[in-house]
Amino acid sequence: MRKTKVYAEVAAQIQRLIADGRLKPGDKLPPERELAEVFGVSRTSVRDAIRVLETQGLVEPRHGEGTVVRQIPIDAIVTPLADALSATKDLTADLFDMRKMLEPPLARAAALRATGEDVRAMQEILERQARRVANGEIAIEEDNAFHYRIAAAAKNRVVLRTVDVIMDLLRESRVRSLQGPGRSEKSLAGHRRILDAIRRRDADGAAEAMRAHIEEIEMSLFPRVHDEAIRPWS
Amino acid sequence: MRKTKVYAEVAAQIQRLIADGRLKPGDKLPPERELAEVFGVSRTSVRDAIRVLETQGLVEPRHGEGTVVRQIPIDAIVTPLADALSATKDLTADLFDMRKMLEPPLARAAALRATGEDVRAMQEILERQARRVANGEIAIEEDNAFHYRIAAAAKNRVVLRTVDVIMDLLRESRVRSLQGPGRSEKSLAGHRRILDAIRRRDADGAAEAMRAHIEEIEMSLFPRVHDEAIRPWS
DNA sequence: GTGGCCCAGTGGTCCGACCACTTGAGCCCA
DNA sequence: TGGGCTCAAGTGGTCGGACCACTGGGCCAC
Repeated sequence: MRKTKVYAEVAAQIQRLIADGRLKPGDKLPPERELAEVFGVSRTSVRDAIRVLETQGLVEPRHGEGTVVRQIPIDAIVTPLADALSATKDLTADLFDMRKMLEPPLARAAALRATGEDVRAMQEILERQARRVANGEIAIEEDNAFHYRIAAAAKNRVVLRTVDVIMDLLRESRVRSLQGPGRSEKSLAGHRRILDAIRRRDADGAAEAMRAHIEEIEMSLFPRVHDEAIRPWS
Repeated sequence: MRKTKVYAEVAAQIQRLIADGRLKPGDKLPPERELAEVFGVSRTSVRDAIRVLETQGLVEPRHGEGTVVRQIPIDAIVTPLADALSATKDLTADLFDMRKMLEPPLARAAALRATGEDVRAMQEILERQARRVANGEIAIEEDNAFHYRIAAAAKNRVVLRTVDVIMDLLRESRVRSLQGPGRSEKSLAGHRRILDAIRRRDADGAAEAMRAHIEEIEMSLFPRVHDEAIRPWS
């Protein structure tokens, strides 16, 4: 039975103060030296605790000012997630499947919730993609931006961030899926079908177009998948 | 333009060693005192760097042994995500929607992939749930265990962990959904329909039973939702 | 051959010192 | 009186040393 480390306990207590709403975004923590007194530990342990909270994205130490409670912790947490998962090379299939679970319903939600500005932005992304594809480029940034914009149009913050992380983690496979004759053109065509459905507010059509688009990617990446018929998201 | 902190640079370099495969899961980092020499910094800065990496889940310091590169980073990373999300109080609806995106396809996958042992385990959970419901309890643990077992039967590690986090974050609302006359009985009935479909290997039936089950929960939590007709996951 | 003790090496914690940065107050000059 | 500059106080960042708690291996005694 392992004893809880001092710094872990201090970090947990500060985290509770944040979770309880007693420390709000923008609030300044007491100085390290004062926290050391309050908790009855050394400044080293307080620093360790702050490093934990900083890495979690809950606080931001500012040199000369103090340590501030962070405004929006989701972004800062998901970055370490991406870093850690990129150190693990064998999760591509799992991540791809998760993408298949999330993106069709996201397209459906986007069809229902997208603003005019969302639709215009998507259109501009596809025009940019078309120009670059015509120049023989794979236009991965536009591919990324289009999927991200759909997720944003669905107006679900947690899923948006999750999809963002997954897309980044799958970057290598996504680049691969766009390489080869006609693949970028197919991607652009798939994107256009999705945008058309969203523009028409056709939720089912958008979900189906997204599902087909992702399946097309899958066939280029994992050519034997359809033979096996064990992919239940289809 | 802010200078990079020493500990951040040290953490980044160690992280690169892990991402490059030069440090593998199970490998031991050099001792803190040696790392301090190698990097030409103080041991304090090395400790700070290790705290960052530890919080990211990339390494695990073991007192008396050394600091080991972690085997499977998913768990350690998803935990900080849960912590950060629990510090943010207004994401219940988003998380619930994400649950609705993930769980029907998970039930579908479970219908195709569940082993005999999975099915037996689900059956035992439901029997336990039935006994407790008959005693007037809400049986939240069995509710949790059943959903978890379905996610596990789908054989996708990333999604399993993600669902685990989401269910924990939604614990309060899930307790609420089981409180009140007949709600635990309805939950049990819903679970039985899902298990029946899984047992028959009926993927569509399992997904539909799960969707209906979650919708029932939704109606008990957010009674006006169906009036609004803006929930696109249905 | 087994168990216990000791030692070396590790991380964990404490302490003090000093450095780099930020902010606010006070003073001086126009 | 207002603006600019300087200095001091307070903050986080880094360093170094000391000591404590834990782990594992080796050696010795029974």
